[in-house]
This record gives sequence, C-alpha cells and structure tokens, in this order.
Amino acid sequence: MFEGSNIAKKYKLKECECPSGKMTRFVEPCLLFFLSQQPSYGYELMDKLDQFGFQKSKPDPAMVYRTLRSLEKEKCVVSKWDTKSAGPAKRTYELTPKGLALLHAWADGIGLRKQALEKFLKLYQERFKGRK
Amino acid sequence: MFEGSNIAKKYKLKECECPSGKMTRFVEPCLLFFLSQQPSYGYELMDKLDQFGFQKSKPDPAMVYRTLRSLEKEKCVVSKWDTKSAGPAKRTYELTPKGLALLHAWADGIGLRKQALEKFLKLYQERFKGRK
DNA sequence: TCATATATATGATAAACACATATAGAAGAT
DNA sequence: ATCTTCTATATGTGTTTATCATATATATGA
Repeated sequence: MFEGSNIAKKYKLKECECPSGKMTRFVEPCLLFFLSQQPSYGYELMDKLDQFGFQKSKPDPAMVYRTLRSLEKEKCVVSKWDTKSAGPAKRTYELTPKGLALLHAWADGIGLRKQALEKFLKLYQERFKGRK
Repeated sequence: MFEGSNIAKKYKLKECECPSGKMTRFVEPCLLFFLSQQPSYGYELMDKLDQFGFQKSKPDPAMVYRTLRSLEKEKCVVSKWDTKSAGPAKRTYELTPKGLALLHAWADGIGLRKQALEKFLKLYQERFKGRK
C-alpha cells in the first residue's frame, strides 16, 4: 500500500497526492502510465487516452496540455522540443523517478476507488437484481 | 445499457446526466441508492456515506445538503420536515420515480467507470508486476 | 494555393469541491 | 437554572477542475 511507504517519502509525495477518492484528474495517472511505457507528446497521448473510455472520444486538449505542463512544474516529467520528426514541432515528455512514484501512488488510490465502485455495484445489484 | 433506453427518455434524462466519465459527484448516486432503500435525512445519510470509503471519514456536510437540495430541485427526491421524532427537526427525503431512473443511469455509468479502472490496473500490473 | 491534418497553447467560463462558519433545538451534566 | 455537547440544516467564500472557444503555426495532400 501507499500509506507509509518510503517511496512516497523519498519523493515527498503527500499521502496521498493523488485525489483518487474522487475520480477527477483521471487523465493524470493515464498520462503518467503511458509515459512510463515510452516518451511521448501531447497530441499522441490524447489519442491513447481514448482506450480508457472517457465519455468523449477525444479528451479535451486543454486538459491534456495543461496536465502535462503541471506535471512538469512538479518535476514528474521533463520535456524537450522535437523538431526533427515529421510535422509541426512536438514537445516530447519523459517520466522522471518522481513521476513514477506518483504513478504508483495513483495505482494504489485507483485500486481503492475500484473497490468502492464494486461495493456500490454489489449493493445496487442486490437491491435491484432482475427488476429494474 | 443506459444508451437509448426508454427509462432515460421517460424521465427526460439526457444521455447521460450522470457524469460518471469522471468520478465527481459520487455522493449523488450513493444518496440516491440509500434513499431507494428507505426515506432518510441529511445527517443520517452522511454517516452511511462512510461505507463507500471517501477519503475523509465524514464527507463534507455542505456536499450532502447541497446535493440533496439540488436533487429536489430536479424532482429526483421530495422532502418534508419531521418535527415529531427526537432531536432537532429533520428534513426527510424520499426518492421519486425520476430519482430511481437517475440511480439506474448512475449504476450503468459506474459500471463503465469500473471497467476503465480495471483496464488501467490491468495494464499497470502487467507493466510493473512484482517490481515496483 | 487552398483546405486539411498535425501540434501546442491560453482565455474565459462553468462546475465541483473544500473549508469555514452560522443557526438552533434537544439532551444531559453540574 | 445554565452550560456544554450532540444533533441537524444551511450558506458564504475561495480553490481546484473541467469545458468551451479560440488562436497560432507548420506540414501535407489535392
């Protein structure tokens, strides 16, 4: 668990900096995860976010770009311009160790949140089995 | 599913009025569910919310009271004062048919959300199994 | 060269949430 | 009696998040 873990202390994450009690800012852990796989840039990350079933097929660019910048401000990612590859210049992001720690924190929180949703659904289904 | 269901049309719920793409407003479906079990009032409902693992043991009273009033404005619940039972007067709420429809809508949405969280966790665990 | 796709960014507004505080009746303690 | 605590509802304010609109600029294909 995240609680009391030393990874949190090492990177000075408050317990818990991921507000997974709510589901808000779910784009943040998704971005962190994608960046844990490989460096990428905003426009590409936006596409990848689709697979997590956000209500709109494309999540708002504003969300993505601002989240990335905010993560950089917190030193969870670092960026540099890529002017070499095709198309307009891309700002490519890489995950930092602190960013990885934050991802782990998110994963813990999301696990808890999943349990809460499951509990809700269990009670709901018990109450309404069959007869909606 | 909620999409295109006639229950949604009957009660003029937009598809989908429950913003379950995000986890925001999770108190709302919880309140609707508790009221589907039996009429209740704010202070009591606040206690029951504990069991869904909100980060704080007691969810903010402001949230609960304002959510209940907003649900009443939308005709999803109706309230009346209970001055008879012990203690200060309670505003007791009852679920309406529209409120029940909204609860069903939420349940659908929360199911989808659970899937998204599961997908995240699955990918996360594949990526980091064992070696955090 | 004109439209479209790629790519990043920000201003303005709206929604959601958190924190503080106010009010007041009931119940129990001293 | 009155003082404190518990129950109960309510709102004002500020902050954080999210949405909507729009701006800019390069590259690509028709």
